[in-house]
Amino acid sequence: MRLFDTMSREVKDLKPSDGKTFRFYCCGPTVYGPAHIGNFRTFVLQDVFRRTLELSGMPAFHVRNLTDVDDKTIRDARAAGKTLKKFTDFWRDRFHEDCALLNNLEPHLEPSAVEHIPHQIAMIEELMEKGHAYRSDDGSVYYKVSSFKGYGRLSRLDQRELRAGASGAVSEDEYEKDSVSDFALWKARRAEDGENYWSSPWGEGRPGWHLECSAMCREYLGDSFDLHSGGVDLVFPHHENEIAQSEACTGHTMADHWFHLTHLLVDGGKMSKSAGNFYTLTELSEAGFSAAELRYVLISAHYRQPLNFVAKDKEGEETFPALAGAGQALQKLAKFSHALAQQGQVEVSTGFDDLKKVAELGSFAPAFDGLLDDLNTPEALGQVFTAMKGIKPAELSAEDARREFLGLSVIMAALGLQLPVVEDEAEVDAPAKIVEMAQARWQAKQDKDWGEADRLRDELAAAGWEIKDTKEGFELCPKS
RNA sequence: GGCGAGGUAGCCAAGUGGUAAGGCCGGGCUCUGCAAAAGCUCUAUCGCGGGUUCGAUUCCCGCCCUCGCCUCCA
Repeated sequence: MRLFDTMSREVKDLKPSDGKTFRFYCCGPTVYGPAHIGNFRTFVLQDVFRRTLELSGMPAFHVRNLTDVDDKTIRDARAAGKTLKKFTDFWRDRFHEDCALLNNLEPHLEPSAVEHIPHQIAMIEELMEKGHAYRSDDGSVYYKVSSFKGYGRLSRLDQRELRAGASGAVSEDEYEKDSVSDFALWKARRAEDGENYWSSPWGEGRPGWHLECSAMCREYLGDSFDLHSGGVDLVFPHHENEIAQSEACTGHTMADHWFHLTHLLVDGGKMSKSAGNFYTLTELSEAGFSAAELRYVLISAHYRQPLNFVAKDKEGEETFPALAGAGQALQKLAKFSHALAQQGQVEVSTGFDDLKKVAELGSFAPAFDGLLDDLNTPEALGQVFTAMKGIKPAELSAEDARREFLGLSVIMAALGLQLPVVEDEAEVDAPAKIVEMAQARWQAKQDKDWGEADRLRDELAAAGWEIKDTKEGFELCPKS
């Protein structure tokens, strides 16, 4: 598999450094509220990445952290009158639920920052010993950026001119630092932290944000691992700082590959609560859309391309045309897959691990190739539909149908798309009363009593059932 | 201001130095009492202006516009 690397700015081949398992780390969520669809663009594409890797035959080890201690978690937990743990556990569970709905595989390991404070303290001590960190008067510890010669390689800092405070978020502990670019490894306890502090050789306080990832990466992936990932916004300063911390400690290259995901735009702009375009999975669900539909939309653009999520239609109504369209596309895929399964007499659906063994992708090989080439999900989707145009399920031999079914199944598994269930006509279990009405309508139709037939059809529609006539009879479907 | 990513049909979005995948929407056709479903099918010269080239949407230059980052936002 090939993937763009932020550090070298090249598409590079991915190879596990230990020759066996591809080990990678993804910066996870800060659990202080519901994750929004922009967050999920990142997590979904990281998931597609992992799925593709594994389906291509490369075992993977996926670590994704939880940030459960920082300014926001502490602030909001206190505002909610809850302990930090209770507060972050709640939002962690909620995050897990959303991930499950979106069909994300669980990471192999999900370490939390709070559970690794000793590791972080040990790392700070090591950095101080090596002259990369210093304690300020208030008991905080800062990383001395000027002590690390490689600082800024990832974000090309040498080519940039930083505007101090351009983000409007200059911290108040500015004056404690030797240099504006130095960042906190340990933050001395303050009144607004409440009970959320830990003791350390430098006094009570809590770890800085960047440190948790360095400490957990080292603990679970070692001094050097294969790939590190996150949203583009993390390139600077988060990942830059992680590199400084980790490499100053270990003397090794932290990660061989940096995988960053471009942000989602909503109706052409950044998502924000004030703009009213801040959507969560729950909100979309309440509007009648499924997580699978959202997932389809999220993978419909290349991960290095901005993706514009259309929520409002031309009239400015919040109708989510993109999701509605995704629903149609998924239906199309589902029906096609179902037709192949029937033609191939495939009994049970195939699980992810079984699909890893599928070697022959048939007509769907080009789609998988798209994924292998820099995770080109839109190309893959395009190739899927193109392949579908060339296949008439009913004309295939059972063997061919089975092969194409497995090929399509592998692509769907790589994309993580769960197709809606296609009902067999015979299996629809409508209430007796509904069936009766439908039969009455069919009789009226046979009698060419169009008025009565249409009346009954309207009645059925009002009851939530749709009639589809075929040559021999009719089908009843629950109205979607 | 610095750095970065982009501008491809009504919308979303691939791709390519030789006249542009796919999805949604919309139109047409088949089927049909009508409709739905299904099947078939139609719909772009790639922001603007130069340049290089036999030929550019694809390379180069300039311009316009959008978006992102610039110290704890995926």
